[in-house]
Amino acid sequence: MTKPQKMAAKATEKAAKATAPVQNKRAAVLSAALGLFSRFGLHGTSVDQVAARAGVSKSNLLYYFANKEELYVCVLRELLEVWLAPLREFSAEQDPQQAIADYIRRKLVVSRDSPDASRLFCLEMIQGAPLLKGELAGELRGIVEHKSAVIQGWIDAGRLAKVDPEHLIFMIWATTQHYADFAVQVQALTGKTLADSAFFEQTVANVQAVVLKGLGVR
Amino acid sequence: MTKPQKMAAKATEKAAKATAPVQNKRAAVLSAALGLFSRFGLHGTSVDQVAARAGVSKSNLLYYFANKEELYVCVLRELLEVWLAPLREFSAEQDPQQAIADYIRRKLVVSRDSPDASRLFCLEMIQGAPLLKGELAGELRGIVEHKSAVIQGWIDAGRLAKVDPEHLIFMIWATTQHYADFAVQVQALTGKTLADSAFFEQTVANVQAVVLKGLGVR
DNA sequence: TGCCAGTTTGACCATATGGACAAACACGGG
DNA sequence: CCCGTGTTTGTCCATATGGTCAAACTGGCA
Repeated sequence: MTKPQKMAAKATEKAAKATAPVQNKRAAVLSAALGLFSRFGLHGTSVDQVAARAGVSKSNLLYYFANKEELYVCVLRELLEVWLAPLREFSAEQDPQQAIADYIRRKLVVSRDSPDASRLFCLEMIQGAPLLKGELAGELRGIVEHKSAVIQGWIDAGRLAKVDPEHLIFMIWATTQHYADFAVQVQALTGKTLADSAFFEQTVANVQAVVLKGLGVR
Repeated sequence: MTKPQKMAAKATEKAAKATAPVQNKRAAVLSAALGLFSRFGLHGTSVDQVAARAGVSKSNLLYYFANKEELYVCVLRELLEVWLAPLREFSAEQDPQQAIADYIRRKLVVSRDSPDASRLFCLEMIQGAPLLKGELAGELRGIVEHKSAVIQGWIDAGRLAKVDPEHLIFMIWATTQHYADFAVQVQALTGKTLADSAFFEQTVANVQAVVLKGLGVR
């Protein structure tokens, strides 16, 4: 039995075991796919394009990923981790103001360093997240509920103004991802990108300032 | 000479002159197209689907719109107006706090009533706005600069905290559109939609509260 | 009634693309 | 050296889809 069948059967355990070169190739394909999918979407990207960008033949690509959708799902899975990481680090032990300030910065770092991931995530949401709905209702929801409880605790303790924790989280997500998802617009209007370190710091400062002041008690 | 040529030649002057039934058909097609494009993108939507949803034959649709991309561009043009309207109303004569509060509400109304427009706009931005770049650098930029100046005036007059006006505008855009573009996520996490009027009001209140407090002068 | 611009339709075509497949290749262990 | 697992490639095909085209139809008007 050749490997394709195995992989097709269990795409999830993709990285289970494999030689280094094979892993590299998979990674190259996934990276190329992320870049293209995030700009043109699943339907706007052809397997040929991904293969060309990854430096492999289409046939070869289809040896590693049973079909285009499986590739897409694999990309989404990786992406979700990147997207979730900053939230996981959101700590209840910190000072509220500091925790939120750090979270904002971390999200903006992701927007700066992984804009493709942010954009593809956004694309998927817009389309109704057919492939991520499960994760949304499950894992993400759990984490959000947990972090919301932490925030609510801070509010009850009088350390933050009274705001709905979930709306606060949405607000932070929205404001930080905006600089990745709407980068073109930001650039058209300001001439700057997060890649510009001065602009990056200015952005961090502004978002932190408004949100923190907006949450400050009195 | 039949009409297709005229229209193909000057898609812009589309609505110039035409009988009522013709206009209705165009509108039906545009509406159907918005619904589909906003969910599946240009490439993820077939002309057949749009035609079916609009209740016309594909051939007939292609009589009104020379090709798929022209249809797409027409949809985008309409959309831009919807998207821009709230900003146009942003008034310098009002009290700063009131002006911003109103603007937030108006944007959230758009997110609630025209989520398709918001989503397609977002889709287009993500893809680099190949067809809107012109408008971005031109008209939108002009309006934003003007409104930014107004906000800066308020700040200089000590009526608002010191924030970069452009970042403030981005923040309002991001937070309000999030409820349209990420509606699936919002629903997965809260179980609510802006269509729920209680949730809508709660959202308006939360966003206004944080932003206004964040901008308040001490 | 008969003409004609404007409208509608169905048949048809060219192309792009996902993906199946079998043949060829690499290479480590026996 | 040779065999077999795992890998790579080129060829081929079915289908979907954007778009063309000529024929048919409609409704107002002379």
